[in-house]
Amino acid sequence: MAEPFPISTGLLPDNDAGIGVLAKFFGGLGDVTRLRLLEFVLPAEHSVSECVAHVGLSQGRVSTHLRCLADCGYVQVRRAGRHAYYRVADPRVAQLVRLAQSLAARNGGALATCLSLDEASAAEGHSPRSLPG
Amino acid sequence: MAEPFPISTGLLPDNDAGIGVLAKFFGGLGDVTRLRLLEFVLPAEHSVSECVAHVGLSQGRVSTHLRCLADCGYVQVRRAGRHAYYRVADPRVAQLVRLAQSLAARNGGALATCLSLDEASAAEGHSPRSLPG
DNA sequence: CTGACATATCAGCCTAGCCGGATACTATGC
DNA sequence: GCATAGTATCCGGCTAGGCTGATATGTCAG
Repeated sequence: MAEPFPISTGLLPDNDAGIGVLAKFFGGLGDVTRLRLLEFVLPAEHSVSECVAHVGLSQGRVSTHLRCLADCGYVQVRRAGRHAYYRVADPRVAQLVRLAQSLAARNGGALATCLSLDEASAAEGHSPRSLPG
Repeated sequence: MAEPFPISTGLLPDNDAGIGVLAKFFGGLGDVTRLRLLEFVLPAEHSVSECVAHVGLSQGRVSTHLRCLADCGYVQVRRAGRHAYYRVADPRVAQLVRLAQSLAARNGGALATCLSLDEASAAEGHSPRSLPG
């Protein structure tokens, strides 16, 4: 098909690597623990131990999650002595999350189960989509 | 926990289920194929077969991805005869993606490897992670 | 120097989710 | 009725990434 204009809407980067990076970026928020950590370090910086106490997971796991958030650019780390203090790096992070919530609020129901489709239709039976025979 | 005010910054839903939904929502965009499909059905609706041709994966897989995007609320489906036409449901979806890109652009480098930490630190040795421009 | 503390990384396990390919369902056309 | 096209779902295989617990690195106190 000869397109008169490039198909791209400019929504995504024009190279595969860039799209992969963007996917990783969204994936960074695709985990309940990381969302909780992000919220925790939004209003004020917190040490790793404080984060561990907040989310209730093992220290090693929390450290890895925080590093992931930092690598994604969601949070910054400030090191002082034995401590590492994490905080949200950019106010637009909160904006991003809020925008997502306003979108997610639109349906919500189906989303809760999204990829667990089997149980979804069986358990809840949300009518409009799937009708089991 | 006797907090004078709730710890919450209002960033996240106040219930676990809501946070899980939000995580799923972000996870919906945490996949290269789904990002490509989303861009594809942004300017105009497209049938499943067209989407298959566009991303080059198996028909079954593409159908599942589209359903995931629909369950997340990113796209709508219009059924006509044997065809199913998908399109982006809400202009804010594009806004969300663009906002994410402007954030991801800040670092990008570390993000590319994010959770593949072993190779990352070995290959690059990226010490100056956070340098706001 | 030694022990305690804070954080980061490693090793092993296990589930979620991606994949192609096969199959089932539905609408159209003959 | 039957055949075919378009879509949705199921099945088995595989990898990414979550988890705990153990260990390594680095910092401060005595």
